[in-house]
Amino acid sequence: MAYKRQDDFSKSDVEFAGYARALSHPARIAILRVLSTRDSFSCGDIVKVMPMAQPTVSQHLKELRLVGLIKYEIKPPRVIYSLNVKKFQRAEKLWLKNFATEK
Amino acid sequence: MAYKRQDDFSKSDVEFAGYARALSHPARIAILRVLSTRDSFSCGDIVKVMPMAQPTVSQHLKELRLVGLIKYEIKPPRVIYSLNVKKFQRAEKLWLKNFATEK
DNA sequence: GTGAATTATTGCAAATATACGATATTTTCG
DNA sequence: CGAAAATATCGTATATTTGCAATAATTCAC
Repeated sequence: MAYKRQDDFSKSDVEFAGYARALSHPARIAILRVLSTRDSFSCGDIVKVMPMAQPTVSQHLKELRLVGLIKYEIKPPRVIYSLNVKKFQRAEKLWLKNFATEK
Repeated sequence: MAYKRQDDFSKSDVEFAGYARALSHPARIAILRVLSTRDSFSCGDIVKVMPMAQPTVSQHLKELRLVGLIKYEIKPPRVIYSLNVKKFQRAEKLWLKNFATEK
């Protein structure tokens, strides 16, 4: 009986929780910040600057992909990653809708 | 060998990931939104509107407390919870520092 | 084709997170 | 004091996350 009962919550809350989850690991924050500095990075470029093995980085990239926060383009033999700004705006919008601190 | 290697990342990334983690469950989003509607809620008030058992709600409140997103005040026999706006602003600040989409 | 380069996937072990019944704790009220 | 009310904690079952070696898959250069 230990399960995330997503059906008990609103779609919007589940969506926002998904973005938050993607951001809940410092490696993924670091990856996103790297991606924010330039338009395109290969997976290998990212591996080079991250303190983790290639499969681990690849896995983190996958999670960011799955929630849509990053896009990718296959340019054999590389895969080029970049931020998906639209999704960042979407996440921001949900944040503001719920918790704007309106300074 | 499966551990979060927080030492490999910057303090600020670990801090932000902590806030994101707290927001990564829809129940906690829902709780925070409830708290945002009024100045004070007892634990029981929150349990009443949440689709989960009292110990589960209490546990989620604890996690929100631990990252500082909510404050509490003991008013026997109740415990009164409220948002900690300062922490929300802090989380927002870290977000903007890293990923402002500056529309 | 063979081998090198790049990335994703698999499989597994360990750590964390989730849910909640049972119980402990604290305080109030009669 | 004894019972009720409110909340937190414990214990436990289950699920999810994390990290990485090993390996698969894809493509290029020769």
